[in-house]
Amino acid sequence: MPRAVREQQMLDAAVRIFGRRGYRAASMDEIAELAGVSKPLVYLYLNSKEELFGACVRREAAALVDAVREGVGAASGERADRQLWGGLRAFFAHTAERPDGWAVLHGQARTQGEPFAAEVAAMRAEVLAFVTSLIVAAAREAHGDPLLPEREVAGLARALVGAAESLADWANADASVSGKEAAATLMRFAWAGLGGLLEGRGWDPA
Amino acid sequence: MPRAVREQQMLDAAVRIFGRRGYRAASMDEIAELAGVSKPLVYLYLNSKEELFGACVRREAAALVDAVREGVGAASGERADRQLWGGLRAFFAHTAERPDGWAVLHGQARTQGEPFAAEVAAMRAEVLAFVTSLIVAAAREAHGDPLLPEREVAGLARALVGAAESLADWANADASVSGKEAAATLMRFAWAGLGGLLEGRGWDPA
Amino acid sequence: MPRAVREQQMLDAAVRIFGRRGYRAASMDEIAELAGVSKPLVYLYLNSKEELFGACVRREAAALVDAVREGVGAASGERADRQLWGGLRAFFAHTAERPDGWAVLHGQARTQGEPFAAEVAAMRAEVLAFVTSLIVAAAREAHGDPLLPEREVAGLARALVGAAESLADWANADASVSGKEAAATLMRFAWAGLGGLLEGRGWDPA
Amino acid sequence: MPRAVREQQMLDAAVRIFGRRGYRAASMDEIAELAGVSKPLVYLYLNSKEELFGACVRREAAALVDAVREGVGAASGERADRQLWGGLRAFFAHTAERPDGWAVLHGQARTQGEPFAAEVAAMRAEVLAFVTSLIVAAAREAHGDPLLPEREVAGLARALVGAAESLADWANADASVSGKEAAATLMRFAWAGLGGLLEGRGWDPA
DNA sequence: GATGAATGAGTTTTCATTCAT
DNA sequence: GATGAATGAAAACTCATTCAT
Repeated sequence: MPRAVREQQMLDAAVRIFGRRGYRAASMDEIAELAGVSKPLVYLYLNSKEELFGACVRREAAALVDAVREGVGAASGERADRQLWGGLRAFFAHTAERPDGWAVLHGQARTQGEPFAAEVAAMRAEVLAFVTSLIVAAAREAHGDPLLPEREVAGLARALVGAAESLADWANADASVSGKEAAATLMRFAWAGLGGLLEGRGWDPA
Repeated sequence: MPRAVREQQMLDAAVRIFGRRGYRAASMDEIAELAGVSKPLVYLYLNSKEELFGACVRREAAALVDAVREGVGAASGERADRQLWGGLRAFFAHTAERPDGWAVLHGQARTQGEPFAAEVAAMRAEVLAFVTSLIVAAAREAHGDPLLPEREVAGLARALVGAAESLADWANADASVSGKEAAATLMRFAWAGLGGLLEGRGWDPA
Repeated sequence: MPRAVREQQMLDAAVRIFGRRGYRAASMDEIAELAGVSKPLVYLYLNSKEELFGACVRREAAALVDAVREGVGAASGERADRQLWGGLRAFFAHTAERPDGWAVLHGQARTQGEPFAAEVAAMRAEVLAFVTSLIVAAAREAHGDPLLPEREVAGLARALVGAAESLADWANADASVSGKEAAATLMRFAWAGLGGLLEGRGWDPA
Repeated sequence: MPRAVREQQMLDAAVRIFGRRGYRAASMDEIAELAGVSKPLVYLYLNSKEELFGACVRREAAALVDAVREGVGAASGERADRQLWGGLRAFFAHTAERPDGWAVLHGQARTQGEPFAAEVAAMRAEVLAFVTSLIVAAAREAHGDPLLPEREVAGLARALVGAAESLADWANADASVSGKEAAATLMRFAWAGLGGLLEGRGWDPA
């Protein structure tokens, strides 16, 4: 069996085990067994547990970013809200379809020290860039001019992405919640909030 | 030295090590050393690594819920937005003050299998209950009548809490972001969003 | 059983295994078993295979140097030839009594890379210093004045020590050769050679 | 490329790796890579690591013995001292020219258990035979009659060879010491010693 | 003649956990 | 109440060796 194929099988197995057991609790023995190969072959192809995990993280991060990019892109040319909606739907669909991959990214990589946390941060930065540009675009479409300071937009994007991540966990854990419903709830809320802020209906602690 | 005090010292040490290394990577040796006691004593008082971790999770969860409850309670009698604001501020202040405890709850316990995930879910449920009741109260104050279906309120609360958690990580990781600023951004956004939804300015995919 | 005693047992076992199998071929399992303890205890006390080997080398080197020093010292006050003879006899007696220790020093440590080779080199330097000073003393006693250039003395000392090491291997391998006989042969030869050189009866390639 | 050539390349690579890393630490992977062939080919030609090492030892031992034989032979017909000098020079020149081969013979094979130690012993026996016969010849030339008992001659030869081996290591390790200088120092010393013994100027413990 | 693909067996090392005192 | 001494079990990783092509 050619190397490239075997490698993907190993990554599949590794994502599943890492996602379910966690990085430290996952054993190379179990991964090799699930992949249907011997341990030395895993080491021959992927060098070490750390590199194997890194390869998983990179693959899953790229897949997720691609999915979101495609979701947004499918509505390119339409208004910002449709593009955001496309991205959200794609995000929830992807995390629902690959729960182990999502667990690796969101549940494991973030907490396993620098090389991996950085990789996840880079992925999140890509998504944040999408969201940020869509917020700015929405503001332009609504008022022709961004009224929100850049720093606040960054915070909003972060909040939106955080909410989405949390809802993805929710939808993955609770079978009665569909990705579509989660996306709709979040979109309605977010769009209302954005609109309100742009029209000056924010809240003031005083 | 009385047992209760020793136990708290052990928990302090354990939270610090668990929070920084992760559950699996943390070693009982290191925890005992940091606590300044011998390993057998840790076992005498806390029985096993699993129980020790459970005790950490329970203590930190209770402390966080207490902090939020107090933050909300300090504005009891005032309007729902002030109470939500009080809870948010307390949440961000607490996570900033006890980053290791927050790492144990948010970064570790959630991904370490049933007994702990359940404990964290219970804690989050308490916080969600607060938030849900405040959203309902806000709706009453605004229209005398909750216009939002229960299911949507649950989703909104979840989104709000998820956003808060994500912003807490952000504020912990990026020193230039204060808890207060994160809280204010989120509050402005959330309140505008809630108000918009209540007034029927939501977004519709069609 | 107190730690210090256990440690010596472990070193005894390790010297035996390292000496017979070689550094790489020796297994920590076998060492622990011969020492009558579990492997983790070996690691608890001696940290790693490398450190364990280092401890063996240091112990055996010190023992050998001490033996030679004592052999030389027992004839202190007497003439240089008696002192050299004392050192040689002690050297052969020691290597015959502790063949595994000698194998560790001469057969293994020298070829196992820097930290160990350096340790053996230091030991040999001590012995070389003895021999060198005895050669110089002999020259003084014979002629009141060292006629041999320093560089040649260094080479002679080296040759003498090398011959002794080789004869020690020989005596260890061939039971019919006693340490005393080896020492006597070498001493007769060396003393005749030294005397000849000092009296100008050396050999010239031309 | 013909088999014989390929085989020599493999042996070249193996001698280099074995000499530098040691028998156990050397890996067949590294040897195959350095030889520029695939591992199965190494096995096809040389069967196993053990046989490969054996082939290295035999080749290097033969080369060394040949070199010494040639060195001695170049002075055949001359007096014994010239022949010994020729052998010594050749020995030091050869070990300096092929340090890895010398390391395999002197540093590794001797300590790797029976098959190899025996091979090295056989090589040394050949060299010892040269030296022994030269000592006897020298005695004849000087007195017409060997005054030294056979057993002592064996010891002397051994000491001489041991000294030479040790000086070869020295010259290999310390660049400021040339093979020629080492050979001269040893030759002067040895010849003076031999002459002294033959003339009854030995040393007596009493 | 030559190799890419693959593995069984063994290595060093770590860790949660328990006694005897 | 507290600890020094000790270990069973398992982890990551390596290596000599073999097939199918």
